[in-house]
This record gives sequence, structure tokens and C-alpha cells, in this order.
Amino acid sequence: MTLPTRPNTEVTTAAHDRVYRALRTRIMHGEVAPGEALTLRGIGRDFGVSMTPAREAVRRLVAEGALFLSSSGRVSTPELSNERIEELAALRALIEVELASRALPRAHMALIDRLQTINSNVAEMVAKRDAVGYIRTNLEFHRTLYLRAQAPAMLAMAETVWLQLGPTMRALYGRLRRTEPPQDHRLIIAALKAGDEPSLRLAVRSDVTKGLRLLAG
Amino acid sequence: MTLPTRPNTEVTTAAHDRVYRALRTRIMHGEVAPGEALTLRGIGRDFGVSMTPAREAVRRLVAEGALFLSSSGRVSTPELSNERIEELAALRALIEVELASRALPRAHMALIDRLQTINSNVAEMVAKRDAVGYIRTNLEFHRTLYLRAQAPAMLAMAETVWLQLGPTMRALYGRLRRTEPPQDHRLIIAALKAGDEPSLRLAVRSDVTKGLRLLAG
DNA sequence: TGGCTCTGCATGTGATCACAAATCGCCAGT
DNA sequence: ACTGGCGATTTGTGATCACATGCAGAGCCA
Repeated sequence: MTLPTRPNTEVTTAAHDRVYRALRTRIMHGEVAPGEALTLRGIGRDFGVSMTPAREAVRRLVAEGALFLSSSGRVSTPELSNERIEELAALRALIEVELASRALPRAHMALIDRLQTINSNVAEMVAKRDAVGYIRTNLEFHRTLYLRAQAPAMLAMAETVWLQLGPTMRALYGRLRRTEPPQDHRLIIAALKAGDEPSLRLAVRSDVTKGLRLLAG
Repeated sequence: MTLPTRPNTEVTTAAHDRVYRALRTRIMHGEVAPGEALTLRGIGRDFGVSMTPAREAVRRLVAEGALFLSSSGRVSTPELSNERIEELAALRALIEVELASRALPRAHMALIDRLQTINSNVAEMVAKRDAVGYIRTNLEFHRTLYLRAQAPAMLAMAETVWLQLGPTMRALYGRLRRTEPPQDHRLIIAALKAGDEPSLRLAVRSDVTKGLRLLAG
């Protein structure tokens, strides 16, 4: 580019990729509200780039279902219907149960230790009522487990679902008024220790679909 | 645009969307070989647009896993490893079994008739050894059934998997030297008629994972 | 003859511009 | 005070340009 904003002392990743990654994590972690509008020039201003990289990042996120593109081309984070949330939760259950099942035979003690450490962080976020922190550490817990499945295509699919649920997860967990740490995570860890696949599948399914119960309210 | 190549007598869809759709169906139907390289200027030339819409279409397809982006930015259709193919087939099984199961209670006679008609087209393509035609009609068969599930998010996910498998499906079915019509499709139709959900799940799973057997060769 | 380098072409990236359309706000009329 | 219309501004879209980089083929040397 003509104006290098940062010295080239480190590996320079493409501008559109930097914008994409930043927006992606912000959306996945629930840092943006559902229905929030975005503009290409605004994104470009925020990241110090022109419209072109902003457009590419937005297009990519739209393709992944993380952003909604109105008929006039305006982009905003989607407001999901209850039916769509149910579908996405069902997809989480299908894919993540399979990922956990594939990770089980490879789950050694070091992994279980790391999961327990992450889970204590999750509990801490719940106690602090930090919705964004809770979502972030909770996803870290799941991703750490699923990475052991050695199934990158499935993991990518699961992350796409997380991405689509991001903005509403924030609203969902913000409505959630509990302070108890996640019980299902303990069941997951216990099943991993015991090598008990049926219990693991049940625990993951329960953990993943639990947030759905508050839709009736 | 400054140069309207077509008169505006019909509804004009955005140029990048037209390019995207055209490339997408070509990839999904297996009309491009795995590893085939694409250039932005070449795509622009083919569709009579500049690089900008071509770039957006390509970015979108990369995001969906339909195209592979090398580290230097070159795009090509991906050459899938056997492990990745196995993953994608497992995803197809998971998602499509669920879709079929959800479609079952809504499957009336009119739908079953349409499925039988499409299936005869599939058989015709098999007899003619038309790989592209086979893939196209086969996907039409599945999509017609899954549309009844009223689960757009799941269907989109399934189509994304089809898209990723597109280029290799062509190679796979090209290697397939059979002339018998798809037996599993008949089982699917029979299960739909009988309202037999377990049989339906089995038949869909079998149909979807069948192409995998020839990977050992 | 084989391997290496160097140069020129092809290609992706990002910025900028012109244009169309949509959106928002203001003002007049009732 | 409310509503409808109109204009200014915002916004997305596509084209084009400058630039850096990667790739390949030609030419050179051992």
C-alpha cells in the first residue's frame, strides 16, 4: 500500500484479512448487538483502510452468515428468529457431538487439565456476570476440546454456527440470571476422564442446547 | 455501471451476484476440475465486468470453502485430501439425515411424485454416463426433499458442503463405472411413502456416504 | 547439456473516483 | 400538531489506476 501505517518489522497480514478477523471475533464474542448497522466507510475509518478491504471483509462475513445484507446493500448484524435459533442450536448439537466423540479417543490428561483450567475461567466470568467474557471462554472450552478431533472441516462448520449465533448469544446470556458455573462442562470433563462416549455425547448435547430454554420467555 | 451490456428490460441483479451464482453452480455441479486455477481478470473478462465484482464473488466462494486461496493470493478450486472428503461426507450424513427426518412429516404425495420424476432423470443421467448431469439431478433430488424440512439454515449448511465437494464429486463419479440407477433413492422414496423414519435415516445416510467407498482405489 | 539468475509479464491488493439509489431531515401545507 | 413531499447527504457499486509480488521463460555460465 502507499501509506504503510505500521513499520514492516513484523509479518504484515493483508488489510482485508485483518479487518475480517477483527470483525469476526467481535461478532462471535457477542460484542455487537443484534440489528446493529455497519457502513463500509465507517469500517474503513475504524481500521484506517479504504472501502475496498472493508467491502471484502464484509462480503466474507455475509457469506458466513455473520452479517445480514439488506436488499439495498446495507449490512447489519442479523436479528435471528426463534425458528432460526432452534435450527442453529440443532446444528450445534449435531456437529459438536460428533466432534466431541471424535476427540474422545485422543483426549489425554494434559488436554483435560487445560479444559479444567478454562472451565474455571468460565465460572469466573459467570460469577462476574461478564457476558462477553463468558461467551469467549465458553467457546474456548469447546474449541480446545474439538481441536483434538483433528477434523478441521467440521470445526470450521461449528465455528460458522457460533458466528451466526454470536449477536443473539449476547442477548440470550445477558438475559440469563444465573451465577452457578456450567454444570454440563463438568459432565463433559468427567465423561472424558472415564472414556464414556455415550455420557459425553449426552453432556455436549445438553450443554449446547441449554441456552435455548429461555426462548419462551 | 457505466456500460450496461444488457438492456434493462428485466430485473438487473448485481454484477457480483451474477458472477457468484454462475461460478457457484459451475463448481457445485462439478464442471470445474480440482486444482483448476482462476484469475480475477480472467473471470472479469468471461463475465464482461471489471475485477471488482470478480473479486467479491471469489472472496465469497473462498469463504464458503468452494475455492482455495493460496498464500500468494492465487485462487484455485481445492484438491481435497481423503481425510477432508471423509469429514465432509460425515457432515453430509449428519445434516442431511436430520433434514430428511424433519421433512418426513410434511412429505405429501405431490412431493413424492416429484421426487420420483427427478429420480428417473437421475437414472437417465447415469445411463448416459453424464457426470455433470448426474450430480445436478442428484442434488436436485436431495434439495427437493430437504426444502420440505422448512429449515433454511440447515439447508444452507448442506449446500455449503455440496459446494466444497463439487470438484471432487466430478472426479469421484467419473471414476464410478456403474450403470444401475441409484438404489438408495428408491429406499428413500419407499420410506417416505411408509412414513418410516428409521428406514429413511438409514437410506439417506447410505446414499450420502456411498460415494466414499472408492477412495481406497 | 544442465542448472542458475535475471528480467519481463501476469496477477492480487488497495485507493480513489463517478454514479445511482436509498435514506434522513427539513419545511410547507393542512 | 401532524403528515407528505422534496432535496441534501450518506452509502453501496463498479471501474480504473498505481504498486508490489510472484511466476516463468529466456539467456548465461560452468
